[in-house]
Amino acid sequence: MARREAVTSPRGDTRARILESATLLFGSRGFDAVSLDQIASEVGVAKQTLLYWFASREELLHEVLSNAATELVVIIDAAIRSASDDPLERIDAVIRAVFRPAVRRPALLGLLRQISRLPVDTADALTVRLQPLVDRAVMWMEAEMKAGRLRRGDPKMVIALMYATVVGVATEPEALRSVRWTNDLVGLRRLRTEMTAFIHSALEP
Amino acid sequence: MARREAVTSPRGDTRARILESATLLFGSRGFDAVSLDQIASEVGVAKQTLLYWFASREELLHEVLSNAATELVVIIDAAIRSASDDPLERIDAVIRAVFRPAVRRPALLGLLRQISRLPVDTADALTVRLQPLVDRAVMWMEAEMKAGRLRRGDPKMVIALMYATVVGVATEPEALRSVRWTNDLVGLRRLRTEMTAFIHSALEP
DNA sequence: ACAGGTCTCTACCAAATGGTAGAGAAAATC
DNA sequence: GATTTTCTCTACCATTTGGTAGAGACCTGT
Repeated sequence: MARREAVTSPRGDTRARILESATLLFGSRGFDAVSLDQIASEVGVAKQTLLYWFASREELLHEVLSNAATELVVIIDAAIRSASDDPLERIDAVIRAVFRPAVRRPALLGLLRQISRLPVDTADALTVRLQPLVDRAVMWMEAEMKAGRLRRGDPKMVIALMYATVVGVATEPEALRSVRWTNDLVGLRRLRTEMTAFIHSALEP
Repeated sequence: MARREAVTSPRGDTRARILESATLLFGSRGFDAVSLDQIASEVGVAKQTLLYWFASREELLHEVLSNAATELVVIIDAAIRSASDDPLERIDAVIRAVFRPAVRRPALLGLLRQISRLPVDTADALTVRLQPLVDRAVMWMEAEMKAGRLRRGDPKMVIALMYATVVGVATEPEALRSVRWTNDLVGLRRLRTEMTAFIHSALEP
């Protein structure tokens, strides 16, 4: 019963739907907290359908991470290219670009924050893809520091600190509740404004 | 066999040992990733011994969080009291106080970063205990801003941003590896130095 | 010596987990 | 129209999970 009822999809996108749901669940609840059954029921499909599209849970995870990496790289790349040459403005652009999807799909950055808890080879799916971006950012920041357009310091550490600030604040709405923050339009704007000011101030020469 | 062999403990500290192991495992690998069996084997005791000391897995978790909250409050309170009146110095003291155990026992802050994924009532074990600390910090920062000793801004958001920066950087050694950071004495000193400079710069009037 | 509490164990259990085997419907190919 | 390929399903399975039942060792006070 209820077989093939109202297949919302015109077929062919099952794999994509599985990936999307898995990304959301893995990113928000954590890898170990999400079972194949949960993903399957969320997609509205049998567990075995997942295992048809992905050989194992681990492969599904791998694919999710790989997809997330691509998405992030695209977002950040576009932001860098579209920004002006002024270093602070460029940083602003990247932060805003990362922040926008982060708030609408917190799971995306949520995935990032779990690499420490993954088997090394699986985590590589993410790190290897993001590494070039990090390297470029470090070199760029080093040059800007030398030119006196940014506060001098260890560019690597500064990049890491900015990462921690943005990702931390974007993925921990619970912690923000402690300071009476609310996840609405007003709250978001205020958070973005303050975050930008904070990092500006931290980086100004 | 192997019964009662070399009980390292003089008896009576079983509960404490369970709590310590559970804190470490929950904080580093995540709640859902750690089973009672794993904790038991780590402590060197049968699973049922855990269930003698703690009625259920959930109660164990609750106790772990409650203990962690106490520890954090003590650490931070002491740091605040022992620091001078200069706001930047006081902030430095707190950061350093939080950072020291965070590096030696990353699990402690690791627990904090999981509240979003907990049933609300369980998470409260932590948030309720830390809330007064947060409130005091916000009020204090507001006063210092008004007095012009710190850069003006929304004190609540600034507190949240500092939290995200410190906790993020302290709990994500994996992410730091992307910038060739190494978890040794030299690396730690460099990280602390840069973190302090970053936050100083972000908060200076 | 013994009775009662404290503490840890072995032996189970029902439910949930990731995964296998293979049947059957639908569309594409011949 | 027949056959093959693509896709999703039902029916299982072994393992692991949190938890129960209850026995037995140890200490304590009398």
